[in-house]
Amino acid sequence: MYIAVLLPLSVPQAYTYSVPTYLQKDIQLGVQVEVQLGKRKLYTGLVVGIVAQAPTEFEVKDILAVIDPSPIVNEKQLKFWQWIADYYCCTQGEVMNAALPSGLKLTSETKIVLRPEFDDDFTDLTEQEYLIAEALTIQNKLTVEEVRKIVDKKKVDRLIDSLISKRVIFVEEELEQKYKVKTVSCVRLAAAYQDDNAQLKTAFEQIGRAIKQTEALLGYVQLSKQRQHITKKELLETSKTEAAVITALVKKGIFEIYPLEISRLNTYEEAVLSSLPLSPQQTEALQQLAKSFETYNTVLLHGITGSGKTRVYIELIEEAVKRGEQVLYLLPEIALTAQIVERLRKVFGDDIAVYHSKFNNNERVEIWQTIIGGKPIVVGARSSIFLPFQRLGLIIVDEEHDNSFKQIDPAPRYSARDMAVLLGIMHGAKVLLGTATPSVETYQNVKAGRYGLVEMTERFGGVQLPQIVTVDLKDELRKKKLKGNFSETLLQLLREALARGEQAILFQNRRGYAPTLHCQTCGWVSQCINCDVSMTYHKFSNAMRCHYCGHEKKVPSSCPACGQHKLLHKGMGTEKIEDELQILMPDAKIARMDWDTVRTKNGHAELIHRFENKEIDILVGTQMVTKGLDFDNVSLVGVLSADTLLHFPDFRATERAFQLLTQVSGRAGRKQKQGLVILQTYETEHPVLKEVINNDFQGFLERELKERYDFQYPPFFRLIEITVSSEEIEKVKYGSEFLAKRLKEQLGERVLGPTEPYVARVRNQYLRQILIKLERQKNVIDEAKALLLQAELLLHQERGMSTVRVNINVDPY
DNA sequence: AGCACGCCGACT
DNA sequence: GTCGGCGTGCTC
Repeated sequence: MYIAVLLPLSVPQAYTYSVPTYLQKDIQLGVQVEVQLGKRKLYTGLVVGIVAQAPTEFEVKDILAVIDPSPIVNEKQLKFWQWIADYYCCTQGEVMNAALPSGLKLTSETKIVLRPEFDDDFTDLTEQEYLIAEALTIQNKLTVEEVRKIVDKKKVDRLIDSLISKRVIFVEEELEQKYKVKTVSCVRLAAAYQDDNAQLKTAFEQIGRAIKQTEALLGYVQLSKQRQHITKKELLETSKTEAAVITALVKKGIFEIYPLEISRLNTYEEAVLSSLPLSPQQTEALQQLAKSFETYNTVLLHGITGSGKTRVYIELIEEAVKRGEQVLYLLPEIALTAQIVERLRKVFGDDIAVYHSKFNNNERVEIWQTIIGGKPIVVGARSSIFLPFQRLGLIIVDEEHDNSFKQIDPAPRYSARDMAVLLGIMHGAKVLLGTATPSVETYQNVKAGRYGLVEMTERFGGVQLPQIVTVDLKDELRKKKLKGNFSETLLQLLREALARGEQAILFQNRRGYAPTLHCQTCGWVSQCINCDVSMTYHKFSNAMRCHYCGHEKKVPSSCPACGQHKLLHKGMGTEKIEDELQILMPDAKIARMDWDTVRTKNGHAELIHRFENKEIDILVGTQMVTKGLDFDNVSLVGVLSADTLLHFPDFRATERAFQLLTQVSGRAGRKQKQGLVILQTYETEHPVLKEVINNDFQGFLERELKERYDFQYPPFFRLIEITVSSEEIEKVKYGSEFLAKRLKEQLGERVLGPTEPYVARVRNQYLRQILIKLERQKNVIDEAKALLLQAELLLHQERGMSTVRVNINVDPY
């Protein structure tokens, strides 16, 4: 029997292994097996096919073991992975890597061990060999990494080989069990006392006058009436004794301690609430959705901010669960949307599993298993599309427009929103894309008749949309009314809002204090040593930090170039806004929400709680404040500079600006009262600002679509972006030109570049980009992809080019 | 992705 | 001559 085994590597295909007879009964698609690859390395891979006959071109190895005879991946998933690999030009192994929680992808680690018969005779060892042998007498196993550290060398294979041949050490290869079952210590009566009360009585007699022990036993008897398993902790609490007492009882042979396997997943203990009644608009939307789903597999729910889309989702989820279907609810960056998860938990309690990158390996493995077990609802970030669903009936993609659904690095560079649509088709599940600001490509799919459309145009409870006003910074500057980055208008309104006991949100799309530090005398600018960008000044940590590679250095006190002390901060980030505002409004309670303040596990949730409890008056933040926040008491939203959003060097800049500004505006005035939004700008006449102010989505869309059409951009054309990178600039130049030339031979004008990207060097790698614009025809696209992969192959065969990296990004949204 | 092999320059 | 670094190609 021969099987195709998929390994979590970026090799182009699955490998063929043979199955010894005694393991054959356990083999089926999706089963995890242990195999050897190369000389010694062990991996766990997945059975993805049964091979009809023995291959002849290469030797075949036996699989070593079947990890678990029940599959951890189903056939639909394997098809899904294959499709993603083809579409995004990556290997199935790379998809597998993204799909499986790392606790399910095991690789072995080589360990070196001292031979037991080695008799401490160090005489014919070299100095380095001696160091290793000595280390092994102290620690009995060493990893290769540890060996490297001890001798401080990059390559230690020859050293290890030599030690093996001198019969000092041998190597050991073992699969590391990454996933560990969590257990708690439980207490029960030893076998001799378990059966009846008479036995229990002898137990008490045996204890005699030891009061503490009697109490412990009594506590046990009491607890055992309530539950099957009694943890040591519970027993200590109820009987108010110490661990030593229990240990004594174990020694007497009355108690025994045993481990009980438990789940790491939190159970929801609060009462499950029934949901609020539906508004007429929500009822109407549900009816329309049901109707639309009769015709379309995918439907866009375009509901303005505050229209109550979540309540509609809840209704749909309930219906699907009642039908016995599984539901996937996708959210962008789930860690930032704790509010929604909390709300869903209140309705569905433990029927929900939450899945995202903040969970550790063990937790993710357990969630994976609960989905196989049929858990009805999953709320998760983009990687949850890979969970082992059996009978998916509904997929909701909330905040459909959000670009964090697209994974950029590493491969697979997939869009979870687009793949959710595909997943829906594969399962025969309905897909709902919900948002207040639909992406241009999704709306075009509606217009082209591929998706259905349902709209919600009123806010829940009759609340009005906020009034949006621009403040002309040019004008304020001329009249000298500008205080730092604050216009007098905005300051005045902030004061008034706070005086009324209301809260405000300020949006500035840049973190840190100032994006550059430069010398007034010689023009020197703080540059990152690894990247072609200026380093951002962070006042809070008093350091310069590169936002591309994370490199940090101290803030120079004088100019490193000319020695003068006239260093100036240029530009503004959230820290500076917070700082300036605190000076302008000393009594206000101000907090900041950006990556630097929500880094810790619960940082975000804590900040939200403080804001909810009105411990904060003004929240200053980056894009984060535009996402899923829902506060009743916010009456004012301020955008410090709308201009930076509008002038991004990207064809999606205006779309993103429209979405961000509309979303952040939506945070204002959600109950009783109309909110107010202030947009500070130097360009009051910019069409996008007008469209945001007038809530004119259709106007924005028409203008944007025309531009996209004229300049051959999505959704009318498909893009493939190729990034060539290397530490050596000559190789990058040669490589990118080689690829572009080959592509142009076949695709002509559709190939643009190579060009230097906006940041031309990141993490010491020089970058060049090639862009391919393709008509939306399957054969054209497939041909281009095949050509591209061919060209990449040819490039890597060229002398010196094998180390040049080529990243392919299909649909680089 | 890891690992071995072999080429090549540097140093004994 | 030998050691160590690095590019190249293979892994069922």
